[in-house]
Amino acid sequence: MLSNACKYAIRSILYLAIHSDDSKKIGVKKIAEELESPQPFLAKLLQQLSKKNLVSSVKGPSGGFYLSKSNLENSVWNTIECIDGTDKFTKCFMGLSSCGDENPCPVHFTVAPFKQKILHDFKDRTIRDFAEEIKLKGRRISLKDFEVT
Amino acid sequence: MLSNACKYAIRSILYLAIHSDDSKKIGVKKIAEELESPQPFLAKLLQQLSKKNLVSSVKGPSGGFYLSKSNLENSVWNTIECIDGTDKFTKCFMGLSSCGDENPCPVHFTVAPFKQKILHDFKDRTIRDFAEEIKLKGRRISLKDFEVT
DNA sequence: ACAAAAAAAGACAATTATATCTGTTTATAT
DNA sequence: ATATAAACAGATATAATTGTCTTTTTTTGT
Ligand code: FES
Ligand code: FES
Repeated sequence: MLSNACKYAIRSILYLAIHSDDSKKIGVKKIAEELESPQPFLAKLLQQLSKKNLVSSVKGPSGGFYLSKSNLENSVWNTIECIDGTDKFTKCFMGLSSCGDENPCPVHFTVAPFKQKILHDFKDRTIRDFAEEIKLKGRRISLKDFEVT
Repeated sequence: MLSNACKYAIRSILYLAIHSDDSKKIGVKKIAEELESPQPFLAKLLQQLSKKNLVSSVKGPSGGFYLSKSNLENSVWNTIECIDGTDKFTKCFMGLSSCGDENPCPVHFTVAPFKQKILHDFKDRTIRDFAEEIKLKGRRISLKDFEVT
């Protein structure tokens, strides 16, 4: 559903939400290893995210990426907007121009409620919320199922 | 969500379900015009569908594509399998290897119910079912909102 | 001040998805 | 029988996505 790029981005942010803060920055190399994602590609993505203030970074030795307090208040929707754009979720599933209850396509009513639900969750829950749940209930964000300390 | 290819394919099949039968075949040109989709690309797709017996065709003058009785008993799931493959629907939304309630990713529980519902609709409802609904309730399958006679 | 470490920036390469073009085969209508 | 209309098949073209490589800039620790 999402592009690889977007999946990497979201997982990185959640990873940072759990493992970093302004006194503990993490480099691309480490992040890429933990998430088992291509390092230079991830670097690009983090730079895009950084431009939109979805992640924070400092250069130089002992620098790296982290999430500031304000970064934690963003939604995953913001990330999707930043990397993929949100057409997939707002436009018609069958590729017709508009999507609405008035002029529905054949699959509209099987897909629409769902879209609503996803949109809601992705827009209303903050990264902080997701991080809490991950810590509390132990969700996976990497293939290696690393510990959530 | 679906590729363009798959969207064109599904819409073509639904179009044929409504407008064709074994005594009334329709050529690619006509279909492409009605659906406003790229003609040669659609031709390729119809050939793929034809190989898997999802559409029927005859060559030569006054030939074209149509849906046989048995074609009408297929599901849209069959079409998705044929064109895109079904990974998008069965695999993890975040790109992790497996998807299940035991080792869920952070978005699993917002996405999973939806997946179920869609899967169900796409697998259990036949093309004939969809065609009925389109005729009865007037769903759009083209941008031009063509009449459903 | 200086060296090293890390992000940032930009050019490049490979793969896949999308789309087109050309020619061949087959069935139909005359 | 023959011309024609259509599907069928295969090669090619374009664009987007995914991924890599190299260089530059900034920051920190010594
Ligand atoms: S009109 Fe197609 S999904 Fe809403
Ligand atoms: S585990 Fe990710 S969607 Fe199910």
